[in-house]
Parts: sequence; C-alpha cells; structure tokens
Amino acid sequence: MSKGQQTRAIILTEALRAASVEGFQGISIGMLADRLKMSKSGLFAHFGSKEELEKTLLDEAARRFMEAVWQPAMKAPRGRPRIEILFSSWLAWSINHEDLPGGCLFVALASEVDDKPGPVRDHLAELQTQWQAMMMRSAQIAIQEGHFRADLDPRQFAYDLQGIFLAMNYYRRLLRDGAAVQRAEASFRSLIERAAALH
Amino acid sequence: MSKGQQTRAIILTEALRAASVEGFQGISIGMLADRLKMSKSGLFAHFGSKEELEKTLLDEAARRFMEAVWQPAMKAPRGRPRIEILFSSWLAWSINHEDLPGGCLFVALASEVDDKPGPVRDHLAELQTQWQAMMMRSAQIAIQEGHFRADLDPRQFAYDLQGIFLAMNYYRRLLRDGAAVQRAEASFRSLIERAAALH
DNA sequence: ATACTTTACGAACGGTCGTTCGGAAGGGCA
DNA sequence: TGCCCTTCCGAACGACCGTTCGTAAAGTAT
Repeated sequence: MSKGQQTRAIILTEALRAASVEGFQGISIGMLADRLKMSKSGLFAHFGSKEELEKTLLDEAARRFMEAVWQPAMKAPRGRPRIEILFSSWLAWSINHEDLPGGCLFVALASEVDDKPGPVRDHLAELQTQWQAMMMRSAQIAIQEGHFRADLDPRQFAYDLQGIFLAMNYYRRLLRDGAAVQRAEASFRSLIERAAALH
Repeated sequence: MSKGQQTRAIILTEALRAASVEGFQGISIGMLADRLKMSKSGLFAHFGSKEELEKTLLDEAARRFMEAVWQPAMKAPRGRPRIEILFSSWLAWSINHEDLPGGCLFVALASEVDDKPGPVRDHLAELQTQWQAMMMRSAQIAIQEGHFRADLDPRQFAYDLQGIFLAMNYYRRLLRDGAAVQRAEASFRSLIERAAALH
C-alpha cells in the first residue's frame, strides 16, 4: 500500500468516527486535520472536495457494514438461522463504540440528508434501498426453506425489522435507555414468532 | 399581542419549517433573516443567542405537537379508541407538509443532538421521554379498560409504536416509498391485535 | 402631543468554512 | 545515485457564521 493510500485510510477511519457523532454537517476538513495532526490542505488534497469525501465515507461505511453484518449472516445456514445472525450482527454493528462512537452512521445521516437533493443523498438512499432488499430476500429464503409462513409479506417483514432497529438507536442514544437492546431483542423474537411457520 | 411577540411568532413558524428540513445545524440567523426580509441583528435580538432560539423552537414544536396529536387523542374514549386516534394523529403530524416540510422535527433532531451534551440535547431528551411515558400510560389505560391483555408490557408497547413511526419516516423521507404510511398502518394493526384482549 | 420603551437596523468583530495555489519534502523506481 | 512524481504544507481567498454595539424608527401609554 502506497503512502497516499495509507494516510487516506487513516483519514477515512477518523472521519467515520467523527461523522457517526456529528454527521456530515458537523465534520469539517480543518477539524479532521487537527485531530490527525496534518494540514487542512494536505488532507483536502486526498479528496478534492468535501462532497467527494462524503461519498467516499458512504462507500467505506457500506464496505465495513457488509463485512461486519452481511458476511457473517451469509455464512450461517439459509433461512431463519441466517436472519437471526443478521439481526444480532446488525445490533453489534450499531453498538461497536470503537469504529462508530456515535452509533450507526446510516441512521445518523438519514435525517440529515433526506431533504438535500444531490449525489450524497442519492448514494445513501441507494445503499439503504439495497439493504431493505437484502432483508426482504432473506425473508423470502426463509419462506422457501419452510421456516416462515408462506403468506408472510417479506417487504413488511423488512419494514418491521428496520423499525425495531431504529427504535433501538433512538432509545439507546437519545433517551439513554440501558434496556434498549433488550427491548429490541424482545421485539425481534416476537416478530420471528409471528413469521414462523406453524408446526 | 405586541409587535415583538408578533414577529417572534412569525420567526418561530419559519424557523420550525427550516429546521424540519435542515436541522438545527443547517439553519442560521442570516438565512432566516433573509427569508423573512429582516436584518440579522434584528432577528437575533429576539432570542439573544442561537442556543436560546433552539430551545424556544423545541418548546414551540412540543406545544404544537400536543395540540395536534395529544389533545385529539384525549378527546377520544379511553383505551383502544384513544390509542388509535393517537397513532393516526401522530402520522398526520409527521406528514403535515405545511408546518413541517421536512417531516417530524423531533425525528430530524434526534440523531443530530444525541451526542452533543448541552441544554438542547437535555431538553429534547426530556420531551421525548415524556412522550414515551404518554404512550405507555395510554397502553396502561387500555389494559384497565379491558381492551388490552393484562400481561401486556406497556413499555414494550411504546417501544414498538415508536419503531413503527421511525420506520415510516425512514421509508417515506429517505427511501421515498409511497407505501410507507400503509406499511406503518399495517404494522400498527398487527401490534394492536397482539395487544388486544382475547374474547 | 409628549415621553418613554420596544423593536429593528447597519456596520463591524473575530472565527471558521471549503477551496486554491506555489513550492518544499520525501517515497518509489530507473 | 539520480530523477520524477506523489504527498504534504503554509498562506491566502471570499463567504458565511454568531455576536456586539450605537442609533434610528416605530410602537405604546399618559
């Protein structure tokens, strides 16, 4: 790895941390440069514009998300076990205070960019649409495997799962409810039971 | 109403609209002054600091929320009917594009301020804690009235309701899913059925 | 109408923002 | 080693930020 790619990776890691806490509006080139003890212009040169940095951050976050959440799930057996791993990895991703001290970056950014037309919004919306599709597809597989009811609506399943996750973030980060994760797990178990095929 | 209170009210209405779209970080004194065709310093004088403006906005939003969501519910019969009105008013509040073109202000702010210690964060967290308590209390009343199962956990009920609402905002505003409201209503019906007492 | 207070304005403050540019230092290959 | 090209820096840019201040105008009460 060349010197440039090396510092670029360091910048991305630090910027992801900062963005998970402050959002894209809250991070600035100067602040990142200070934290990394380099010059504003030096850091800036790696991306050419702040918008380009933001798009790069979205890609890097998506890459890490796939690695931390999706890949473990794909190693699990198809159907219900896979969905259970998917959800627990998802929770763990959001709670991982090392890489994302401000919690899930996508949640932090959703409200910030949803009304700002532009490539950053488009990029995030596409990533999140893909994520909904992945959850939906996982539910379809669980139906195929006979784990879930045949008349289950996979889209509604993905919607409910997303709601449980968003509520967890909200309870945990804003309300500082120590039981947020347990509540999420309780809702998840209830959702799975309702989805499960009868025996 | 004196002249000062009058312009103050106009400022608040415009600032609420702007904040629902851009968040507190995204609004500035100068931008609001431009939109209202008045001077920066003239607008500023009404609040003394931006933080004071933000706190005032939270209070004003809470006042309107009570008026639009809570009061209609309190007029409905105790128990299940009240909870149904509560939820539909809540959805309507979030979709009211006139006053809040960027959707529910509290949702928009939650991620923005949850990691920023200070009076604004404290204020929002308290308002939202109260809101959770109101939902919980409504569920308790529904149990008392015999509409909901006696072993229902009201806290978990409030958590699930919050999740349905957050997912609706997320699907509607970021993913631009036209069916977001229907999905929310479907999840709500399912939640109510599970909570309902058996006959 | 007079006197006093409230309300609004324009100019200016130090600071930070993203961005540009010319040049110095250092890594990577011949 | 010598050379080039990547990497990084410092200084400066115009724009905007929240905030301060002195002052003029408008509102309000007697």
